[in-house]
Amino acid sequence: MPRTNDEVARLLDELAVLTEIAEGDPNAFRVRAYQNAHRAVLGLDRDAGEMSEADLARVKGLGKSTAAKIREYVQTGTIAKLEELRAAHPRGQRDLLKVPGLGAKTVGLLQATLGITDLPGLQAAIDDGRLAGLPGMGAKTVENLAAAIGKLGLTSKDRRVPIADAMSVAERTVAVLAHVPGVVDAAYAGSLRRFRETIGDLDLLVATDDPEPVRTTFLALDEVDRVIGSGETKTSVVTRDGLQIDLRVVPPGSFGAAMVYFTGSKAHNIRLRQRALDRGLTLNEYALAHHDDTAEVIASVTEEDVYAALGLPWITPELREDDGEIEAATAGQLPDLPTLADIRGDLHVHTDLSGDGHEPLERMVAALVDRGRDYVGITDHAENLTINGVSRAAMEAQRLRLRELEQRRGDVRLLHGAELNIGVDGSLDYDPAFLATFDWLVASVHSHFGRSVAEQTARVVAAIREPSVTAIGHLTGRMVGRRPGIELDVEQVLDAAAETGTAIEINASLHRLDAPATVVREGLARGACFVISTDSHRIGDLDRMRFGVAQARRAGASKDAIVNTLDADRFLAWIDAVRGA
DNA sequence: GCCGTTTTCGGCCCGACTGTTTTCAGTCG
Repeated sequence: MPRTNDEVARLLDELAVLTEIAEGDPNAFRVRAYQNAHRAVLGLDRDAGEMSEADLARVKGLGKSTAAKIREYVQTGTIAKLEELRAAHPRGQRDLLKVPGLGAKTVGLLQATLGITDLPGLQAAIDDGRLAGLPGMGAKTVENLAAAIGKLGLTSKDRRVPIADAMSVAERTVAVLAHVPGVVDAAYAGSLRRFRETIGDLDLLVATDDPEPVRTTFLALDEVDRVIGSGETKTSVVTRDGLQIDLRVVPPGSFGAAMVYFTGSKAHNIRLRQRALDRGLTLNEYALAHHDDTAEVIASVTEEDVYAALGLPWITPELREDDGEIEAATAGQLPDLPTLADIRGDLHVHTDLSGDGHEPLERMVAALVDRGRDYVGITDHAENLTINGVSRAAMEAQRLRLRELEQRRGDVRLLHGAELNIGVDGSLDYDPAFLATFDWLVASVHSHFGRSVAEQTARVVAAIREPSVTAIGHLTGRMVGRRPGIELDVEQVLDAAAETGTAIEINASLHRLDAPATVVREGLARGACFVISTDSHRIGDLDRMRFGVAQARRAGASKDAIVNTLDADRFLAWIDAVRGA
């Protein structure tokens, strides 16, 4: 992603926020135009700084006015309109907008009536009673605002939690709600279902004709810290961990329309609703219906029904970002995405031979076969990872056990592999001759995360170019929401991988999801191939393969770019081709 | 501010909940 695009996108976002304050309306057309322009720039595959005004204006979502602003920024380093808005609306007003319950209208009212333009000013007005004197400001509203300010940073509008944290809460809560009497269906939706890396709030959906027991059960959950609001069909709470959960209850006949609606994204939904209007229909969370007095329902029960009635194939949630998926669906060009059932092998698995593994080889293999794997790569840490790695002699002994086990079982191909450690200088464990005796080798970065782009790129490319290495594990080393990855020249790394045929891992751990979807997408464009792996250290980890599949789907990877969708014979032939190359 | 295989002007997605209103505005998703 060109640096200019990030900067321009940030400025367009600021323009949207400041315009929202200036116009006093988050739905003002100009605000939405800037938001669309923001997304359009983030979606560019070229450097906006190198594009002419005319080229920019031709991009969908950018027009004459925004194109001129982008050129103005590139040439002068500033945008007059933005400076004007910054002068009229101090920094503190943007903080006010982040307070839950405070919107653009009220922020404008505060400035116009009391001259308040920041959080300390608002707090003072609450404390001395001036706020309560404003029209529309009853005791309850003031009380809610005071509480919201106290919790700011814990539950503010821009706080996001890593997907791993949200997923566990979501799956637990959905399981509880699914067992409430009368519940026909229960699921999570929103950005979690779209498989975004971080989640703003959790959207849960329940189908039932009897909403009250669902609400009662939900509000009684142990995690619930406080209730934001609760009506007949919609209840919002905040958990002790500060995660907001929105629960919606709909009649079973509306579940499909509701899932479309609450899965989003907002931009995807707007496109669908525009598409509905073009067809004389209207789409809401209850149904796709005729846009007339009859309001006759066209589709509502399943998502497939709704998409079909809009002339589209069902679009997988991971792609619903209005990032070209609707155009691709219209043209019948959606990628042939992998599903969990397509996964034939797991090629990154540890046993108790690794210091951090927990299961003996035999039990791990049995669990893998239970999960339908036809081939498996056993990849314990090699010797250079000093804490957990194992010696050459131990590797050779494991290989004998592996061959014997494969013979004895006869129902799975066992590849003897290792997870090599990519040293700070790009060096690998053992020696090239010994490396060549392995069936499969994953090479990964485990240390020295703070080096320069040039150093990191060189060490990873060196590993890619080692002929015996078949895959690069968790490419960036990032931990979602906790640790940034190493800085890489991604294009250079992906080009090297495409050239040598070395697969890039899609690590299925929700904490990693590495390579990131944006990198996978870039790799697909550059002809690289990928392997979805669980990096399991215990049997339970094997079940996260589905998350790796979701990550691949989010990147828009078709099955033929994922090498472990190949059957065993083709997969082994693929390894030979890569190592011969 | 953007957009147009009916449009270059006149549109622009839809509904729930709260708190304050006697019929609705603001916020949120």
